[in-house]
Amino acid sequence: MAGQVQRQTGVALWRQIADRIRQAISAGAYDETGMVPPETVLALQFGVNRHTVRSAIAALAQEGIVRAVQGRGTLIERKERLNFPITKRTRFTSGIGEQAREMRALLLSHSEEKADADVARGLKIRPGEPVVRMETVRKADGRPVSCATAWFPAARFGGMPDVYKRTESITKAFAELGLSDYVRSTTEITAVHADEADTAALELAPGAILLITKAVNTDLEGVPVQYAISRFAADRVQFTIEN
Amino acid sequence: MAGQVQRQTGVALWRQIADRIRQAISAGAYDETGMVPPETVLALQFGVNRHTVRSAIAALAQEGIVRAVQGRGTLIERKERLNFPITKRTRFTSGIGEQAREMRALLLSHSEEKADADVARGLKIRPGEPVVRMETVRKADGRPVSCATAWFPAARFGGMPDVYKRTESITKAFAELGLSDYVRSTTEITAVHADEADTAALELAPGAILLITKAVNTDLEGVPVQYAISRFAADRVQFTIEN
DNA sequence: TATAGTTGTCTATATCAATAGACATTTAAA
DNA sequence: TTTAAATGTCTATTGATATAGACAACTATA
Repeated sequence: MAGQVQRQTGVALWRQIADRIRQAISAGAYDETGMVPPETVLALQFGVNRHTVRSAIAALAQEGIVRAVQGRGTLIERKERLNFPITKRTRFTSGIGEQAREMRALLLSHSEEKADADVARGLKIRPGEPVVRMETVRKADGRPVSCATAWFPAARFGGMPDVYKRTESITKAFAELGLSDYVRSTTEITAVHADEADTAALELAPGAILLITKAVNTDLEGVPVQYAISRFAADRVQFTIEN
Repeated sequence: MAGQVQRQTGVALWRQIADRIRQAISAGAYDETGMVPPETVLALQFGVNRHTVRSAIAALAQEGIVRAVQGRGTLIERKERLNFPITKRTRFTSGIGEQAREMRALLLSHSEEKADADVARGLKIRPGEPVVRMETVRKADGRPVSCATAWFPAARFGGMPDVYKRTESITKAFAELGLSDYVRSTTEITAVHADEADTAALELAPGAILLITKAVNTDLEGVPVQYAISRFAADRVQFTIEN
């Protein structure tokens, strides 16, 4: 864990240190002992006061990642990072596969609206044409992984919200609505700081990072069937692109 | 630009606001006027004091993104975000294409070392086998875009650093060393906060976000020829995966 | 049962971050 | 040439962040 922390950046030292420790845990740096190094050691390592390290550890404990035990040390409670393969056949649920015991997809809200310029471009329709919009959250083992906004052409998939709420799967919902197969056409990936709404929806540590994907799925004729903007908790996932 | 700003998160309000304004500029939110809204308007929008907005704008001015002019307003100076297609034929230089006038690739340092477990797995060699390691920075129009650590099997590409320094291109260097073509095998993408070294190398605003790719390139027989970890300034790039 | 090593708590102090208000300075337009 | 609208500068105050040191409390082990 090389590299010191930075001062006067607008990001508090305890948060930088919390981020670094979370990263190190997820990378398996402390697997031998199953414990985070002692506070005094970390303080020396990062070049800060022990109290600052304690603030960082308190934040990680709040997230449920570590548990400090007086007299013993700070135990690692959880260290998962889910992997999402992004391919022509990208599917959320089966993509996670055996990485979690239970996957759930919740429909937060839905509405019918007119496509704005962005959505129209994605779905290759004219701006103003009717689309169905769904806000969803997906969880792995009860832990929120991503929230997404998805748009479908209303003419073809008007029933999507009802079916999705029941099946909790885009793939199954498409199947019931007469689309037996679909493929991922494009995926754009960016990263930003989470805003308040996403922090709440994803149960994130405030100030966390989001990985954002904008994706288009098409039927086998290449006609767009879904445009989606998904926001992933960056410290819980990684993407893999296999070519 | 919905969503309020969060307090007591370890991320200063002025930094959150700076990030949000930078994002909005890059998304073209202020293209009509070419200016950021007045400080008083932003303060109301974000629910903070005008002085806090001023700190955010000062940070953006420091980055060269905006320029405040007394009596007129705050002018947008720059709003680019480079797009990197990630495909079987991902190449850095040609991928940027016409998005920048000038691309440069600088070799910071290089060394010959023994492959650790991570590198060995990527290159499908045994840990301990000799590899050439290169640290590079890539710039578009003089602006740093990414820094990367790349490893090559020493037996086959021992001369890589010299050739790369001269050609400033992995593709050209491979060609000179007898490899006329190669393909991208896998790409992993994650996001973290930048550490001090990367902040310096990429001339980043402190506390900025990095997009990290771990990629393996192979020759046409599928034998790995390069394993690379690249760190991109998240507010200057986006990735596109076309399937 | 000591003892070393660890986390927990307390007090105190200095600096950064944010708010609040007042007023100066500059620009562009009426 | 006013005037409105915008940024620039100053003072003052409050709360969050970080450092410093001392000591208490707990755990595992020699």
